[in-house]
Amino acid sequence: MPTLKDVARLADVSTATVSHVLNGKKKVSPEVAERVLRAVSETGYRLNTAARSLRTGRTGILGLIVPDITNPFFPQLAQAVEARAKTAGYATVLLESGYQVDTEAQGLDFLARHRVDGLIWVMSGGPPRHAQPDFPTVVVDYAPPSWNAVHADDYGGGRLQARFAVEAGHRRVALLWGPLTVTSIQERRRGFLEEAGPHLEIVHECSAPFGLTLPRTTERELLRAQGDYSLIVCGNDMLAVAALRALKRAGLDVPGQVSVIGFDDTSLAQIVEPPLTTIAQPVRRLGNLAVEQLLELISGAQQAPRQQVVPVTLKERGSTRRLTLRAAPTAAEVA
Amino acid sequence: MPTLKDVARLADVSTATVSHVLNGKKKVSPEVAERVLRAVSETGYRLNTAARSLRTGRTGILGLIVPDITNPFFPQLAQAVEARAKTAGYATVLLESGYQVDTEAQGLDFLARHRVDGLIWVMSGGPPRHAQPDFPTVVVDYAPPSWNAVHADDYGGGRLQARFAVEAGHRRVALLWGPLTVTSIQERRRGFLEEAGPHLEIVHECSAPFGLTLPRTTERELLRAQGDYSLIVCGNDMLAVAALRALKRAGLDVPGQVSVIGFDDTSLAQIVEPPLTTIAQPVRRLGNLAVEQLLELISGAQQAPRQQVVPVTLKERGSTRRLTLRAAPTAAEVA
DNA sequence: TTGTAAGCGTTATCAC
DNA sequence: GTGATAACGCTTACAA
Repeated sequence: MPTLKDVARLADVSTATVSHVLNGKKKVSPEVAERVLRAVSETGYRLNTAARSLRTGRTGILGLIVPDITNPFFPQLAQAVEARAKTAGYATVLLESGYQVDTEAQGLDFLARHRVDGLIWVMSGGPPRHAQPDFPTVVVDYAPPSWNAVHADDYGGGRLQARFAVEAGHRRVALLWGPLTVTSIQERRRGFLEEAGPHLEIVHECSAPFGLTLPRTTERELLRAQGDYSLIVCGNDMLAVAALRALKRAGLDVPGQVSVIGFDDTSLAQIVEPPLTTIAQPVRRLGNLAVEQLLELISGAQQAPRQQVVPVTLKERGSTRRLTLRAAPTAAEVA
Repeated sequence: MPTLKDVARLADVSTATVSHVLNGKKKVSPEVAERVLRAVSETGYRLNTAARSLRTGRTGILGLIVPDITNPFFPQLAQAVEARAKTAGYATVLLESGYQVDTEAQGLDFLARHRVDGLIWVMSGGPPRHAQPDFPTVVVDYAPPSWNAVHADDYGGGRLQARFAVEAGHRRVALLWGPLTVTSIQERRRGFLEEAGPHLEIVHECSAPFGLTLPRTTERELLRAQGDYSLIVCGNDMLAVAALRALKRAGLDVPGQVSVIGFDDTSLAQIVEPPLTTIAQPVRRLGNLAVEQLLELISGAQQAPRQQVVPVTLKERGSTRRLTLRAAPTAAEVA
């Protein structure tokens, strides 16, 4: 594979000149530039980024760690991050942690060894066991104290779920969370319980790994309690879909006999039948903000850790029934 | 950030020795090794992969280019590839082309500049405009002549769709493909048409970009032809879901009034209502084979280009109605 | 405007 | 078994 030296030789200039032409940092006579560019294409020269970053100490790469790429929320987040990063000249490298802390640690190591310029990290559980990475890092979906973070208002979203339940006339509910080690789930739960207060009676509560199918026992217990609740509140859309499938398999009508509410407003919400009532996270916005904050961190423009929270909204669709005639609550009312 | 030199100084050995300890390539006295390891953890040393690969010419990285990470098929493929690559000590870098040739070209450039050791490439359209990359490459989902490739039997899958349609008693069908620039779609179509022969009458045929919602005009035309066909054959599951939604919105019963058949057997197939009859691709198998072939290519064990085709199977679910009493066809029958 | 040369952090060759 | 040292391909003072 040809190197700068090969190009330089062919163009009859020094390697420095070739570098100048290619990086446009210094003035070069058009004539020489022309010669260099021809030599570049004749040799099929390609920059060796290893050599460059060894020299410059920068890579032009941002890492992105997400827990699960089969949850449609994360591909969407990844697309937003990637697009925004690209406009700033950064490439993005996507890693999946599988909600496993050791995989996550391996990923961090990988990124550190490769000297990425920054990291956007959707933690799979918190608080972090690791010290802060030694490169600029923005945590998404959770705000560990003294870390830079961008996340949706999970707490507020949980409250929205509860508020909706109350307003729609539900009294007895079942809760189906994801793993409680996941901080956003904790927050959603906390918000829900706080807003629910005495207005809602929790007749069943359980956690399940994120997935489109419930574990056997979770399903069994959820269905056994059926009849006792009129609504299942779910930790995210995947679990809401899983609940929907379980109910359907048991021959129950949604929302006729049981209502279901999710969280995230992923593409799943609109393709299941009935479409999911859910809490919408502004994914694109989260991705953009995360990248922008990371860029500031990288440029050194930002000093103290900053935590940004973006609001969520309720999307009422067909998976929930209103048992009363009251109007739907708005985000503003709950906030 | 500490370097080998820092570690060497602290352990009072040479950098060569530190390298030997860390890479375990040469014998080192346990005593010295111990000292080195302590120094490593005291300094918080982390390998600089740029320096290593500058020296060794290898990166330990495989590139994976997929067209669209919001199509659940590709996250699954990515997981399979990543898992298999990891067992061989390779990390995987995932890139998305968005079905755009220029984005794809940028991705190839990126991977070339980073000197990845190999590439698994799900082409977004074919035949390739580019010459073969100058690193080992396995194409997935399509087999350009003289390239290494692994793909599902799209042609056979198309035939399976047609055979099923015939056996189930459908006579008049509508076809909804993805972009015909996508080679796997071409193959599915070719297989379908060939097997359909005179047995099926195609009353409507259209293409749409992959997505969970049909473009307005596509939807309108598809619905206008409704009544004229009893089955919509789709290029993949996403489009089948889009068709399902369009039919539902028009108040039509699936499969009562119209049947729908997809392709891929992604997670989508099992969560929509009714669940999709579809052609299952063995994703995991594709991923494994692709990595294994790539590894052989990298090790130089493989000579002539090899193209592997893996069989697909029909999954009959609720989205299709049988208008006759004949038995379902099996893969074997069609093959 | 162009060239020279040092140096980034490793690994590998070759002495010792 | 351990240590000097050159070299990988690039960028960047600095010199010309």
